[in-house]
Amino acid sequence: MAKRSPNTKSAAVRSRGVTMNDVANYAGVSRTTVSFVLSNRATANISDETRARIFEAVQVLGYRPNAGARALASQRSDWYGLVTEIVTAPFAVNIIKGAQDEAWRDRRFLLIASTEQGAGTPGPAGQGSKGMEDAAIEKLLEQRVEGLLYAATWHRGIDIPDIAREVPTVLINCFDSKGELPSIVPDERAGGRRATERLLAAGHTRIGIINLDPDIPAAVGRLEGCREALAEAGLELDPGLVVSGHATADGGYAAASTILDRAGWGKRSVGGSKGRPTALFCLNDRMAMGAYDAIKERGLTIPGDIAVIGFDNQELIAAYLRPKLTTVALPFEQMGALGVRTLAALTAGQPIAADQQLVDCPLLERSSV
Amino acid sequence: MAKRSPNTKSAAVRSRGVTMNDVANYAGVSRTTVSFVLSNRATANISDETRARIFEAVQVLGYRPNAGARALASQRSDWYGLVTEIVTAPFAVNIIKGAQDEAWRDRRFLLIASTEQGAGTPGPAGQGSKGMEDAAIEKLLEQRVEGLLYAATWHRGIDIPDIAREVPTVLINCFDSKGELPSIVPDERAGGRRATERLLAAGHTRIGIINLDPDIPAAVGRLEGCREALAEAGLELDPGLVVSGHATADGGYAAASTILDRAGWGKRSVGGSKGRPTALFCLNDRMAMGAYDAIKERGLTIPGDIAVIGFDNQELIAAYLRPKLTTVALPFEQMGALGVRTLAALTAGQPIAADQQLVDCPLLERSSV
DNA sequence: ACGCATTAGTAACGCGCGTAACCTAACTCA
DNA sequence: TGAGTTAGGTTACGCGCGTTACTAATGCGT
Repeated sequence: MAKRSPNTKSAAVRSRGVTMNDVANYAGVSRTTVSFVLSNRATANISDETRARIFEAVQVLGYRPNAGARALASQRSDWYGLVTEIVTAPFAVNIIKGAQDEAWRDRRFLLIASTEQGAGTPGPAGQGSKGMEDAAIEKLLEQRVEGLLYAATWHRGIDIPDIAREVPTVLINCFDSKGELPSIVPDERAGGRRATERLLAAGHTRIGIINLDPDIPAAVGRLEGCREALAEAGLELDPGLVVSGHATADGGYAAASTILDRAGWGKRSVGGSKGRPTALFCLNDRMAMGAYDAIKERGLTIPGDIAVIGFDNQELIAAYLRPKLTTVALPFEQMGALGVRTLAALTAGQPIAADQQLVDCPLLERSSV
Repeated sequence: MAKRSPNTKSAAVRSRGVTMNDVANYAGVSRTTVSFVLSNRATANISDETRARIFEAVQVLGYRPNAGARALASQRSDWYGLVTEIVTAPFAVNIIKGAQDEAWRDRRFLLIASTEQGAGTPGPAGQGSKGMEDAAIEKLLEQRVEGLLYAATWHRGIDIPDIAREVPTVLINCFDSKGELPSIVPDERAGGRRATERLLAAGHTRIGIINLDPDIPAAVGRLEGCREALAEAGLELDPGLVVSGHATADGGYAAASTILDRAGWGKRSVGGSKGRPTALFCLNDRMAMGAYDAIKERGLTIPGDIAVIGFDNQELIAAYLRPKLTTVALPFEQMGALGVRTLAALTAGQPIAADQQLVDCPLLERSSV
């Protein structure tokens, strides 16, 4: 690469590295004037003619501002950092999309760093993957991001490294175990209620539930919502119809089999108060995938004999199952966007709506109910 | 926010914004010395004692280098830009992971920008999504990235915007329609061959093929590889066993149904030279998902009656189908890593291996063959 | 004719850092 | 003894830009 001679006055088109000075020379004004024009400064009196000359120079020379220099001089960066484990678990990747779009709209830029352990450098003291996370955040802070977004793949409590607290931070799809940082999470309860209401509206009164690990926030919330909806319809959750399983297709298959094979149910019984359930609420789509197999194997049809409703809207599954799965969507994109808005408020010193903001989970009607 | 008074000599711990100068003052040396020590400059003679004092100051004050200032002064940035549409299509997201890890190992940082159109700003002239892509690249160049990676969700030819050519650029999972830029793509042909060889090794000689849109590079390559493998076994591709379909589960279901219901095949016929195929090579996993349904509906078992092999290794599908799907994996992570290595060579002015580098697609044995 | 505002700019400084050039005291060695 | 070398630093400059002073020319009311 040719070494650039400093102090070169020739305003020639040095295709790489056109600076504001070059623009100023070309337009025959001072660099200050260029700066004023380009940053659209209202209080500076610059004639329209000069302004036009400058824009032309920018165009001709192909000037592109240097973001780093700008940040250095202005002490502001217009960048947010997004740190996440999502990259390995693509399923929540829409958080990134939502955040990017929202940031973009605000003329800001998102620096993304992933926290998972590759075979990367072990770091100065050979730390584990926790050290990797710290390192990622450190890198982001070195870029002088104005705030941090922390996104998780699944809704849970998180221990945020202390360095993240040096700068405004918002958690997305997770919450601070210490309860100090603002967070954005899905409204699991409302989602569970919505799914149940949908089944009730279709006339189902005996609803089997394929539950997740009962301890995680998603399970707690969704089940709670389900119970509420049933209660409003004057029904109660029959514990015999709730089966917990591994959060996989196999787990769903096993759980659905258990429910369907429960003794004492006639093959074609319609949901009386004691019959076989006529609908299955699977607390995630993967388990619904397994449940489909269990149902089909028994010669039953969906939704004719048994309606199925899922949760998560894992597109790759829900939209491709046959019949397509009706499910409640996790609002990843909205959470990402809200995260950015919240962060923007925070960095601007404005108050935020609440410490924990819930985002609605919409129902996606497809063909399984 | 309190305005920082300039020229403050007090080396007090201003928790935010500790500079190299503060470190120098605390350690009682000049800033230059600090710089030399921190950048590990070999030619500078600094005593171990001074060195230790400086490290201690760094520790105590919590100094964190300012990446922007560093880039400004050194005229190098250690950042690569990754522009991609992947964010909406999570399925290829491992490209990002592979690239991040590799960059990290090289002590470099990846700035990621997505090109897809959100409801974001329409831009100065209200362009479409092509303008959005340009804008993303522009943003990256403003950060003075040293090189650009361009990643696609599916293997195809791409028209790269001209601004991307201002800086070394490598394409991942796609190639330059104009044939000018280096690219990294999966070796579809070898993958197709490998899948076919696996089926042949299991004794299958009549193999049904569920094809993609026959024009895309993936279909062309995979089919070519299949043909090669058959030829080596002294077999020929029976055109009657190849059905193209929509690249969805429904498409796979329809195509598989067509093949299985072809007249003249006994229900249990084993693969003679004219019998029903005993194996199905689905050119992607989504179609395999549909094929499963078609097979099961006909009372046939997998892999007992019909073996199925897929392509893509779309985890969410392949690992959760029942039985789990044996498939050929697209080497996203490796492509990402190789992309970074190639870019590193390019920016260092070193020659690169080839204009188009093929990455092997490994076979993942699960339970469907 | 003079003071005063307004218009249209410019000079100069500093952001945090890398780096070439320079400096000084102590140590060698003929 | 004095010239050269080395160890251990420091001074000074500039990267590209935002921003605060300042200036110089013009218009305008009295």
